[in-house]
Amino acid sequence: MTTAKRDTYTPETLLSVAVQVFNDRGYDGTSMEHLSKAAGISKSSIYHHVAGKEELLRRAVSRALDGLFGILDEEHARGGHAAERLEYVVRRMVEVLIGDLPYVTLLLRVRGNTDTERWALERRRDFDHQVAELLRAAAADGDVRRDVEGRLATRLVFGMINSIVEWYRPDGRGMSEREVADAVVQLVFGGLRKDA
Amino acid sequence: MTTAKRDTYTPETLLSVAVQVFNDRGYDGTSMEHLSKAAGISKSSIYHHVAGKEELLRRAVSRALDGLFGILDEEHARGGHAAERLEYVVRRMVEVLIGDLPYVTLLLRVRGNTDTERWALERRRDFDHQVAELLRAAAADGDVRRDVEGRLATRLVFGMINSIVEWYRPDGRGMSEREVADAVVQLVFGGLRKDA
DNA sequence: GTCTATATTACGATAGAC
DNA sequence: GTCTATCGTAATATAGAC
Repeated sequence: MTTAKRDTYTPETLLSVAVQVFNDRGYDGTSMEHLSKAAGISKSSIYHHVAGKEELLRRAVSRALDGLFGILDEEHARGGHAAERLEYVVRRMVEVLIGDLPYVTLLLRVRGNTDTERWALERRRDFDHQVAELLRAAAADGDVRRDVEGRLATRLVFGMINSIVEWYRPDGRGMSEREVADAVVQLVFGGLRKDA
Repeated sequence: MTTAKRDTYTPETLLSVAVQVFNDRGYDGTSMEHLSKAAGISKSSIYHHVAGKEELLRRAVSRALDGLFGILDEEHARGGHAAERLEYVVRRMVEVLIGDLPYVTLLLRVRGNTDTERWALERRRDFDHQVAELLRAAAADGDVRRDVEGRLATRLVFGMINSIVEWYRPDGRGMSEREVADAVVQLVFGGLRKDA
């Protein structure tokens, strides 16, 4: 056994506090003073755990990116028909979004004012392109409509999925991850219109 | 006739510069120094035209909100079957988003750190609720699927529409407003799946 | 209307005691 | 690991000349 859980901060526990504040106020709208108040320790104590504000951002977006890229390595995302792989990836994106909600939220709001932010934006683009490639393959198979151009469709679908971070809150009796994922898959593939 | 167009700033022309910078760097990430560099005048000259940074924000989001609420007053949004009114509103939202792109972009990124931001968030919620009501009516008419809960569907559809500000750029030979609106209507109502 | 100069406050980060 | 005190910089905004 390790020693009993301590009352003090680690970079990891401090991160979870910081990410909440970043998401509430925006990264640029958050000062070290805000963070210290939220964490209940002084500003200088924060610097004992992390090098500064930007390191907290880097750790947070790294975690989000690892979650997303992890999807593409999963078995169901790598084998089978493109359309099925696409549906699997869409569903898993919703699950990762919700599972790592605060981290992915922060990632999706990054602007590009610092090196860390520009790096995050670049990796996000990589991920987007890989999913766009899946959609292109599904269209080539004739499994998805071709009257909407591929890049455009990808962007709109990503927009729908990513927007979940703007309202989903894991409030006890709220919606489950599964319910949201089902709804997204229904709407993305079937649309609002009633089935014949 | 009025006097010839002058070379100097008005609150309106200054606003168009400021909004661009706000969207590029984020509102909180933009200093008066950034604005003065972008406008080509000194910081203090900016204060001759507007009371401060927050006034620029207020003017910008007001314009965006006026555009959106204007939709709900249009004839086609007020008469006819709910499903048709809903489709009309969805299409017009895309058009207003693109027509007032920088202003709506800024509105959609507001966090709530100042009174102005909290006021903007409140009005946005009002608008969202009115569109959600339309969707509810269309569902009651049996014109849209009922296996996806109304609030959830509204949020996802808004997410898709609003995400347009993250990538649409009116670059000369890019997509037209009409093409984007068509694609959104196709996906929102019909989904990705190929029609039978 | 625009400028330079400056007041004042807030910020990120460090020094050094305990 | 946490604190108080503080440094140096950058922020919003104002004063007053031209």
